[in-house]
Amino acid sequence: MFDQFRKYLDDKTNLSEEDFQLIESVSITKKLRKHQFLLAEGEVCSFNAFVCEGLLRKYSVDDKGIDRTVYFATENWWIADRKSLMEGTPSKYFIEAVENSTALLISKANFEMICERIAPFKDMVNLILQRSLNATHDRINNTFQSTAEEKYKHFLRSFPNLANRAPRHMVASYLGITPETLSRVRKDISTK
Amino acid sequence: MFDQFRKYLDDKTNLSEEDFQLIESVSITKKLRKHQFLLAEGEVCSFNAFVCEGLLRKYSVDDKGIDRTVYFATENWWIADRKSLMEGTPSKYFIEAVENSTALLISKANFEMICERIAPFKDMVNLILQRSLNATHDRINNTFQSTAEEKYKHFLRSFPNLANRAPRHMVASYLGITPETLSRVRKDISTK
DNA sequence: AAAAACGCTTGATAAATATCAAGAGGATCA
DNA sequence: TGATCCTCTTGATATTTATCAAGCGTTTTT
Repeated sequence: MFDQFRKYLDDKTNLSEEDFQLIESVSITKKLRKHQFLLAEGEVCSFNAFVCEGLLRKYSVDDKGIDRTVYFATENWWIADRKSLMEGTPSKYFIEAVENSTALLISKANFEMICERIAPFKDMVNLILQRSLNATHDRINNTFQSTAEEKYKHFLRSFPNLANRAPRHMVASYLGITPETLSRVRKDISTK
Repeated sequence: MFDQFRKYLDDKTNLSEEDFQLIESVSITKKLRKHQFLLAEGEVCSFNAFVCEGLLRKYSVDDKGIDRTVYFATENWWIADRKSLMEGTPSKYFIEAVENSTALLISKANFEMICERIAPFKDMVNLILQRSLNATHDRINNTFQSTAEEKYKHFLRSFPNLANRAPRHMVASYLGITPETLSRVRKDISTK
């Protein structure tokens, strides 16, 4: 399972054999069955997770009991509740396996230790943060004042492989529209 | 003008006198009149800007010529087009002074140099990045599937001092609603 | 000081989306 | 295998929001 992570790291940065061994020594393999939670609301998030296979999603539940999907993570993506992790506060989010999945978990303390000891790793992490911020701004920019159809098209462009893996109602909640509206949008697009 | 930045840095991190002098030596004071652009669409963003006083906003213009405000920055906030800065690509955004403002500009090369030479500065930058990402996720979480009224209330909570400084149409475009709807929402709220 | 431009509000109407309700097809489970 | 649960779709209606249009102060310009 670590092989995949190693390949990822090899691609993104330049580490020594020693570095890899250190990272492997603190990476915990976690298998998740569909519907299983990696994090539940109210818990303090204590890890960063790297997704090796499968699909996870992060969502909150509002006053009316409605899901709000904030994020999807597939192979080679990171997932965590950074705010809870940074501040040690209870999370407002659930992180749930949408498919049977495998992730590598690195605890907060170990993650910081690695960043401290392996400068290129730290740089990589910060680069990912920047990219993530850019992507999030892009998402806001492309969906805030758009119609349901435009939002969905942008989603398809951004995550072409996700549209068929994630259930519609999750995609709908990611886009901030109802499943019914998404269904109609899909119909409209297909009949053009 | 650098005093304010110095105070900010003193608050956020721990720098030596030498560090301050290095940072000051690469900080360029820029005065902006209301409506003046700090960055225009199509230009490559070449700096990070720290706002000393005034109010700036970052926005794009869509196909139909409609503004999409992505970000406001007041005193002690940073602003730039990170994507353009990182990748050296033409920006899709305008950065404009909403009020007469003063900012400190640090060029890309100098910013990287500072990060390289002053480790605590680099750490501070990365912490800000993380916070920024958290805030952006929070924004998505609180406005994507909300009504106009909920969006505006969340805005008031997040930026209590901005609601009266920024023109309504900019706030509206930040929230992804029309100025008319914002006007009605404000009326509804005030008559309760 | 008058004219023009701008920002905001309000009203009437149109369009988009949500809500409520029902049903069809597949997967899952006993 | 049949029953149940999920997921998705579709229809009818209600609600929200956008659009179009007009008017009123304020600020800016000349």
